[in-house]
Amino acid sequence: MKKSMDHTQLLVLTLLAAEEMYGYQIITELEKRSDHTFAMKEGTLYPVLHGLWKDGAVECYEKEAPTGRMRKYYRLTRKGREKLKEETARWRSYSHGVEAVLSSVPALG
Amino acid sequence: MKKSMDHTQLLVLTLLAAEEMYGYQIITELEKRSDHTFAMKEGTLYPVLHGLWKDGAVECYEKEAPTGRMRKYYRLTRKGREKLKEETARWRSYSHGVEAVLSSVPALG
DNA sequence: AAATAATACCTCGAAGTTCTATGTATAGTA
DNA sequence: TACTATACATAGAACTTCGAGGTATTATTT
Repeated sequence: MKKSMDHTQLLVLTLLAAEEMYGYQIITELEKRSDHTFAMKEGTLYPVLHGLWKDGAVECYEKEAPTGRMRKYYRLTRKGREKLKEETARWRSYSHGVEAVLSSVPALG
Repeated sequence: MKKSMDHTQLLVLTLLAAEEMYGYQIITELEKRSDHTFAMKEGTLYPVLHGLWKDGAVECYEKEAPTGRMRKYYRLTRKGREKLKEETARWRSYSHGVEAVLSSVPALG
């Protein structure tokens, strides 16, 4: 049993695998793509993003939005892509484990 | 984003839905039925079990094992069965959310 | 017979996560 | 003008899980 699922990292890395994004966008995209299952808080995302940057999993640059506001875009590095593979495997394993336990109890249909 | 997955509760409740069990047995059964994905620690299980008991989700009684040792058996209550339904739904929702995000990125195959 | 492993219960403190609350600031809308 | 949305950030609280340790009995191995 891992100390935590830490699937926040998985979700963020997954989004960034498709295209570079800025923090606020990650939150809104995540809500959209998860069928409104996830409402990640800013207090959760930003520290995670900074942690991924420290680990070298993402790189960051600032760009001015068409609106005139500054945004910090994050882009996956090679290391980040490796981390994504690992995290995906970890999710598959965990999910499979839970499903195995659930299906081992016939009473639940 | 819920504060934690807390799927430990789901797993324990699921096992107890099939038959009453004692703590040590829950740990070994969990490892078996999850294809060795989960190795729940005693420091995790016992507090969770006591919490479920406090919440009225399980009841507990002592019985002597054929070996002569005492065991504390836990059994689901009606409240526990309701909690199990809720936790199962929460897992389905969470799992579905993650899969939706993963499958929204074609690059991952 | 003695040592070790397995069974069976338990608790405490550390580590890790996520949230709540709060802060700053700009742009758009009612 | 006030409110909402956008966009960044951090600090502290709450919660989960683990690691490490403790106690004790039974079974197995040396």
